[in-house]
Amino acid sequence: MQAILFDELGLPAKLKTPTGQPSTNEEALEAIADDHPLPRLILDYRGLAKLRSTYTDKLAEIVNPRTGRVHTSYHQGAVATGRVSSSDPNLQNIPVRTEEGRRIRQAFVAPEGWVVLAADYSQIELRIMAHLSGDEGLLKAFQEGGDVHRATAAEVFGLAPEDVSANQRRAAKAINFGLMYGMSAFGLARQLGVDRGEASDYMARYFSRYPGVHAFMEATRQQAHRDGYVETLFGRRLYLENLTSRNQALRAGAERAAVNAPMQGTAADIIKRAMITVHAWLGQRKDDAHMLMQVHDELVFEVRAEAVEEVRAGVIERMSGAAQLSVPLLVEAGVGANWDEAH
DNA sequence: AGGTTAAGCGCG
DNA sequence: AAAGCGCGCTTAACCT
Repeated sequence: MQAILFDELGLPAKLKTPTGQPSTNEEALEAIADDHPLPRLILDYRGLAKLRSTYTDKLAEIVNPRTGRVHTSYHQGAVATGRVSSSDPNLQNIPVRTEEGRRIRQAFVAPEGWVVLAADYSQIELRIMAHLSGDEGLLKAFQEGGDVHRATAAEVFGLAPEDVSANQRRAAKAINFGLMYGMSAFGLARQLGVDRGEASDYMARYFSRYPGVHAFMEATRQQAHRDGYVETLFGRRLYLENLTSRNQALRAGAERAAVNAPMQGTAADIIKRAMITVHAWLGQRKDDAHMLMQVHDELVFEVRAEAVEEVRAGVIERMSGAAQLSVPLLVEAGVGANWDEAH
């Protein structure tokens, strides 16, 4: 494919893979999509081929003949941060972001007389960052209950929340997420398509408005170097080997992992606590609801239709109460005939 | 036949 | 020199 795109058609090879080959990934093809009709066709083909090979064809062929369902395996010890993973098949990466993809999700249906209930934590990692950092501005944003990305944009750009543009909100959202991943100004610039100076300016304004977040991140880095590990709110540790590597890239990567792990790991701890109490509660009831899946910040159930409001309320109460943070743990729950409709 | 690596891409 | 965290699956290429 590289030969056709870059040698025969002479399109510019703008990106390279880690091994030095000309990249044909999504970002690389997007960059040359205006120069020739082929890149767009390849992108469309890839998206559809992925859906078909990984989901449409595969899930249909692994339906268990005895139960008529697909059954995943969950793993408690596979993820560094403490999340559970899912395999054979992985039910934690069922498509949701595109309309074609959501048609896969619509195949996850409840039996006659039952409905699908999907309950997910709203912005759980950002709320945990507010709690762990104690930053006044971020705490206030969540305590007031509004749109946190809009609130961030208002702070960073010096506007009233109602005057924030869609693009400014998008930038603020990228900053909020990027920070939790240890992103640099370089990475933010690439993500937003602005120059490095502008991205640096955004980050500087963010940290001046949320100084507690900055202090928390620095403290996390220092603790990681001092102790060789970081930990979640509940004290589960992640040891990081590469913090002392002579290789600068490995060391920087370990620092980013260290910054992220308290948030991702605490979120994993919280949903595990919720799963324990929800499961125990359902076990005390008549058999009208089953917990089916966990997708990092979401739990999926099948529920007898006549019990759905009671179960929804009970699930929300237990998920929200799974930890006492200095901000509310908001849970959003939807109901439908299939998993897509439940969102 | 079965394993490994690289590239790419689905999700939170 | 690299530049955003955490996974699992498919395909192609290559190896034992």
